[in-house]
Amino acid sequence: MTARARAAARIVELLDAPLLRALTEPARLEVLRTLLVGGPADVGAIAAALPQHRSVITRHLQTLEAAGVVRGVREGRRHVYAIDGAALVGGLERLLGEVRDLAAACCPPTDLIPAARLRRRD
Amino acid sequence: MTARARAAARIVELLDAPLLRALTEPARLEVLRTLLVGGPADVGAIAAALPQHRSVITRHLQTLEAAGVVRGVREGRRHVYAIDGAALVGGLERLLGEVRDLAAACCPPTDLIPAARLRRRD
DNA sequence: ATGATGTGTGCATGTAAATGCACATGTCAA
DNA sequence: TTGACATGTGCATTTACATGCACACATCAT
Repeated sequence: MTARARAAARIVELLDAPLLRALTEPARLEVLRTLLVGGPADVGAIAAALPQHRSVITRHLQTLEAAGVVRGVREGRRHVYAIDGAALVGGLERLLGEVRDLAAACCPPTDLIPAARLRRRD
Repeated sequence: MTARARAAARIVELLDAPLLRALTEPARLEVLRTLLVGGPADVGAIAAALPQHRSVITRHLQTLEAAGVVRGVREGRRHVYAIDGAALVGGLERLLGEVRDLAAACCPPTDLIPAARLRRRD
């Protein structure tokens, strides 16, 4: 029971990670797509391909970097960002692995509804 | 090149799926946690365990059901929801699998920065 | 029939995040 | 030095979404 609650809390903690939050934003996904298609690029080049302002692209890149999806390097006066493909796939793999184990240990794989045993508020 | 653009668009399309968007919301994760700990329950029971209003819980459960994470069944006048653990893990696995394949085919696994070949806006 | 209970929806409000502008900082070329 | 260029940050605005209330609808009991 307590073990079950701890497993559930751990799952929620995993899903609340900055990785998923960074990926669930249309503009940030467009930034990611731009980097996927064109390869490493600086802030100005990415902003030139997207409707948002340069400062907005800067902040999105910071968010993506904090999530470990991209990696930025100062190159003179430019800031060149590149996708960290291994970190992206690796992060998702680690997330999935733990969620899978915890889900198996937490909720019985048979999640069929008994049609009885309903809980009510006290 | 065009194949690369298509692969990138596919990745973005996958990440923009309602599954991740449904999971990146603290209140919805609490709903999920409540179901994980207590098992199948109706809207009133879930709402009794959380600070939000019943109508809010209703909408969150609709979102989670649309994402395929939970499954709801009318049981008389109650609406009983249960976690679809297989769908949750399976959804994440399919997502990861496609992202991994596409990332391998799209961006060369060597994502090192050439320190040259910078793109500029025209 | 009546009333009580459980749920979902319309609508207005609150809130957190994205957006854009202006300015400051740092870098390269003269 | 000066000026042009690239980036990042403070601040106000916009926007998307969560939240809560009121009401309507359905179901069960009497």
